[in-house]
Amino acid sequence: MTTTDETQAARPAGRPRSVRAEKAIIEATLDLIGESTSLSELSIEAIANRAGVGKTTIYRWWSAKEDLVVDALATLKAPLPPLAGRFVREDLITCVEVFRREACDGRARCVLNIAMNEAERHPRLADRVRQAAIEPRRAVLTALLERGVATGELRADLDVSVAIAALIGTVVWYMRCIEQSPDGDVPEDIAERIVDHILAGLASR
Amino acid sequence: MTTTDETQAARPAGRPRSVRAEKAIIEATLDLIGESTSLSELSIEAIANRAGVGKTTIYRWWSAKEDLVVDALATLKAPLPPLAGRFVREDLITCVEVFRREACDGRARCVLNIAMNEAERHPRLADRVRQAAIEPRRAVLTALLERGVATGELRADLDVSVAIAALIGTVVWYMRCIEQSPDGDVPEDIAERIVDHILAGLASR
DNA sequence: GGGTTTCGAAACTTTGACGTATCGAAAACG
DNA sequence: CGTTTTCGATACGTCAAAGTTTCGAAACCC
Repeated sequence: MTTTDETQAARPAGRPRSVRAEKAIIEATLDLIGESTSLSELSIEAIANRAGVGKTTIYRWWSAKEDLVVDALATLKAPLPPLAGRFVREDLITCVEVFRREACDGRARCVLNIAMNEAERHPRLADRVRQAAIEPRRAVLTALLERGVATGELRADLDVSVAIAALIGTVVWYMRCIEQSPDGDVPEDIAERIVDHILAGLASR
Repeated sequence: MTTTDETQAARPAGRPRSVRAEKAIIEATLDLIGESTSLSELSIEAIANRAGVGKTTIYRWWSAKEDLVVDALATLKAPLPPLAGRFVREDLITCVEVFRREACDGRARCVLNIAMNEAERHPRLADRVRQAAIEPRRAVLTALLERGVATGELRADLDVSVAIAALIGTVVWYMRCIEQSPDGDVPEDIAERIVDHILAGLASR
């Protein structure tokens, strides 16, 4: 952060910080978070080993484990793609498809796991994750749903909170169940099917 | 188990096993599981302390931590209440209300957390939890949904897997989001509202 | 080449939980 | 009362990981 973007200003003399090592550390941290369920079972030595780096190098730049995790997660904030569909339904399918892909990727999933499981253990960390990764998406979904209400595509008495929970919760739960059952194959068009079930409802017309 | 239900048969002489201690150990185990995210951070010493019990007493009766966890979780398998509603909608509300209540209780939530998070780390344990707590409910929900299809209350082309994910996932996700937002109050009739949104769908008719 | 800083590797101390052993007290029996 | 077994408490050695320190090599500047 201080070494890369400066071409001439105040190089402090001495061997510069290794960008390769820093990247490797962040990558290893993300990998290992994705493979674990809590931060307590994430060991600095494991990170150092996977990154091919001395422990010293990690402790030199991050005083606490939590700081390292914060920096690592900060590189993950993948925003939702632009939603420029003609109908709300198309944009919802786009979103659900993103959620589906992320539910498969342990690395992306860990963002949520941390924000939810370690909420009261690391409030600072959870807050930061929430504001960086959760809130923007909630805002996008809220705007999208309200657009649908405005155009008449969605029912006028829509409960936005319930609707968001239905969209995200359904795909998350579906993927969770699938990945544990022995015959775990996901239909290709699962995002579309989920959205259509949520939009049209389970009841007969 | 051997001491309580026998009035006269083969008391082995000596001080009998303390029922109070066993119950306290199980209770403390459940409490601590509910407060933790993985089994590895569940320490025997913490259980002994919370239960007001010597470590010896735990090691005497459970050789491995996993055995203790299995016994503790075995006391939690609360089955779904009987579903005798006139309409499928009523029974769905009953189920969702159960899920909602359990989503508030860390102790009940830990059953799912273990089954999901520690699936490949403790396959034996995860299987046991799944067959004791997850599968029966899935079967009940499947039967309920198929009943709805048969009566015409639900659409004929219902995707049961998606429907189950929508019912459970929505309430789980909703409660998760609520409990983390600062103004976390749940509407009294949330189960009914969720079921009605899921049944009728988000789209306008 | 000299000065400075970081690098990776290894040794070290500390911490916390594990699992075992020991001890006196307590609770049942005859 | 004596025997037997469990109780809770405590102490012990083991072990894994934390976090610190040391060391020689490497990478930059002048």
